[in-house]
Amino acid sequence: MSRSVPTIRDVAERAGVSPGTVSNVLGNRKPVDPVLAERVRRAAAELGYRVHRAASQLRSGRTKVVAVLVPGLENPFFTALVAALERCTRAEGYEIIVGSAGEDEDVEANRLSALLSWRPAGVVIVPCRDRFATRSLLVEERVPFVVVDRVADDIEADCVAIDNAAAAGAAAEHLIGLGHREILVAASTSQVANIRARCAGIREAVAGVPGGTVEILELGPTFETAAERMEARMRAGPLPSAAIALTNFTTLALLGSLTRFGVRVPDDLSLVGFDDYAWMQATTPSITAVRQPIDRMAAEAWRCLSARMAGSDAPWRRAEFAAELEIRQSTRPAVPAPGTSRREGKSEVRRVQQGRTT
Amino acid sequence: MSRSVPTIRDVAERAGVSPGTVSNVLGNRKPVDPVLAERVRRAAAELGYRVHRAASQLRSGRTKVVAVLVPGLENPFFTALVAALERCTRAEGYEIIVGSAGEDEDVEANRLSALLSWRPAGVVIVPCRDRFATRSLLVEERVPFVVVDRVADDIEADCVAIDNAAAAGAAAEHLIGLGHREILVAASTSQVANIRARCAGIREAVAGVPGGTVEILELGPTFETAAERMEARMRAGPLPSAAIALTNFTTLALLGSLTRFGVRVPDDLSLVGFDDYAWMQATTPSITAVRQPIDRMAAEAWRCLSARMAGSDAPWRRAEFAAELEIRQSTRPAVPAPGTSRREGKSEVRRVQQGRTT
DNA sequence: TTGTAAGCGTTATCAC
DNA sequence: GTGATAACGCTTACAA
Repeated sequence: MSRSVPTIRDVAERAGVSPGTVSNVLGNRKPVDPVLAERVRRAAAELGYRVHRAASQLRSGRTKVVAVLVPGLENPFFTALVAALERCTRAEGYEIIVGSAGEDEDVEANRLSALLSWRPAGVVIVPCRDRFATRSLLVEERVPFVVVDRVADDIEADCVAIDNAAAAGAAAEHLIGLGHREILVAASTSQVANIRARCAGIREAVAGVPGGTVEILELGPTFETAAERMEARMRAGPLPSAAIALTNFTTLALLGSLTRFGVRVPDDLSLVGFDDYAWMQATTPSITAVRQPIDRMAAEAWRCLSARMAGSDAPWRRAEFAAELEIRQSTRPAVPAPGTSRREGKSEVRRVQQGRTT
Repeated sequence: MSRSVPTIRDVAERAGVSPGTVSNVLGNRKPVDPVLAERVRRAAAELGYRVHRAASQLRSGRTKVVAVLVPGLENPFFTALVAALERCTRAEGYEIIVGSAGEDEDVEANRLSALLSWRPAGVVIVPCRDRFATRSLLVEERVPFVVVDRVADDIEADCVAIDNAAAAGAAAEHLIGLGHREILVAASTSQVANIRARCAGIREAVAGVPGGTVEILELGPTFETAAERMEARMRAGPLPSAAIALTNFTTLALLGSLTRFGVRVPDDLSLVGFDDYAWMQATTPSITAVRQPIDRMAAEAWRCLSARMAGSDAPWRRAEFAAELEIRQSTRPAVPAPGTSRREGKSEVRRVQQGRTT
């Protein structure tokens, strides 16, 4: 029948020492007599003492917390990023607090404000829009931060992303190499720089190809808009022989619409997806996809942030990783060469570009 | 060039009032002269003042934070749950802090301890094992908590889950109705009560069926073990005509192994998956699956927790929801009746059982 | 209605 | 190496 949550004074009393000594032992801040230290630890364990983070933070001004703000926890890319960041930060004794902005800039500002009231040591943000107004909040608060994934070209911040143009370009080159000439691109929106960069990469890859065309379709923010627009497109006329989806969301929307319209993959249309998830390997056909190295991106974001938290005032860094094209069964030659087996495209990994850091 | 983060005293000074008044205005606790209130709000806005949560919590003893601890953020079921909980709590001004236990009981204890050091107002936990040792931590801390998904039969806590036996039973009945007699069950592990209940539900459904058999395969914790064991099984002898996977993870593992071995779904084998995700609708064939009503489960968990946080000492509640069987193309009749179209199983929703609360 | 002051649990400073 | 003591920013009696 212990009364209430034990404080450091309870522990001190039980161990017969002062609160300061308990603090020194438990936070191993100063050397303490081993005998006393042991008594303190025993007392703490017996009482089930646990430091009161709020009090600790208030007094010390320091806190091992980083805030992570993403556009939406419904998107597996972001949850994977959060999970990866959690592993990085935990390894160094940091906690994360997560906010989800619902892909809405106003909500983003609210959430960020709420997260900042924790006075986190740093912030990792994937903004809803790459020119994000919330940046000013971060700057005013003087809190170190890193921008991931949706980074504008000239943003004044440490950034981590993939080389979007190269990643999407490699997908296009893969299709071109298979003999495809006309490519349909399923984009979410061109409001975001990374999507624009992916489009540009595809255009560039197709540019030199005789008869090469790129048709970009903006599918909008929801599955409903996506299905509607995709299916309107399908009713409007015949599809080209190949398509690239630029996000995991558009990959699903595109695949779903094709399925509903009876367009067979890869027989009628070769498909490259974006973001590589487990289901893409398990289905028939398995899906050729561009994979972002999420773990390495998270690690780099954490590295950047750690440096800033340690006081670095180096110029902004921009880390750009290479994505990998995972070639599977959803892409095949446009015009099967005679004698070519239908078992094209067994799994193989191809480096798009070496990772580099500017 | 503001110096540092503004405190309530800075706001008070600027507005020409006392800190207490600022607190009363910003937390609208006590009625304040509208003129002063306006001055305060303006001053706060101009300074970019934001309450210091740690200080506020320390003084008031209250904090609008709930901790959520799940076995792993890599699992989409848990991330969906977290996202749903985030929506519930935010609607009432609560923040969530999330912990991920890596499906390891020791990590779970560590993470929980770390989360508790924030002194959250409540905890939502999906334990790694349903007889979870960490329960005692929660009890000692006297913090209200709710257990979700992995609930043992006799756990002393508020619980939220689906009716596992009925959900899996309905999947089995669906297959039986299609003429299947022998059912392969892809389980993760039988260490957890909800999986055992799902197995029991299937056994019960098959029990009265002449020639009905149930073969349960434990696929283990990782994709590697799952692929290995599943493929060993496939080499050992012919598969039955139908299979049920009991988790989203085993659904993928099963599907992947079938694909690699050239077993066609649904032609060679009818498949029911567990947990319904977007990709299951988009693939060919689309996957018949048991869907857990995650949003409603989250809402119920939050309702329970709110009541406890408000001081309720009612007996433990156990909420059990009905899952839905989403029938799609991955299941088809065992022996196609003559004249039956191959376009069996267009999407349709079937209620397994009305939700009930004990 | 507003101001004043105490104190939440911890850590840091400073004597001892 | 250890103990007293003050202070972090806020909320809340209580006094005015």
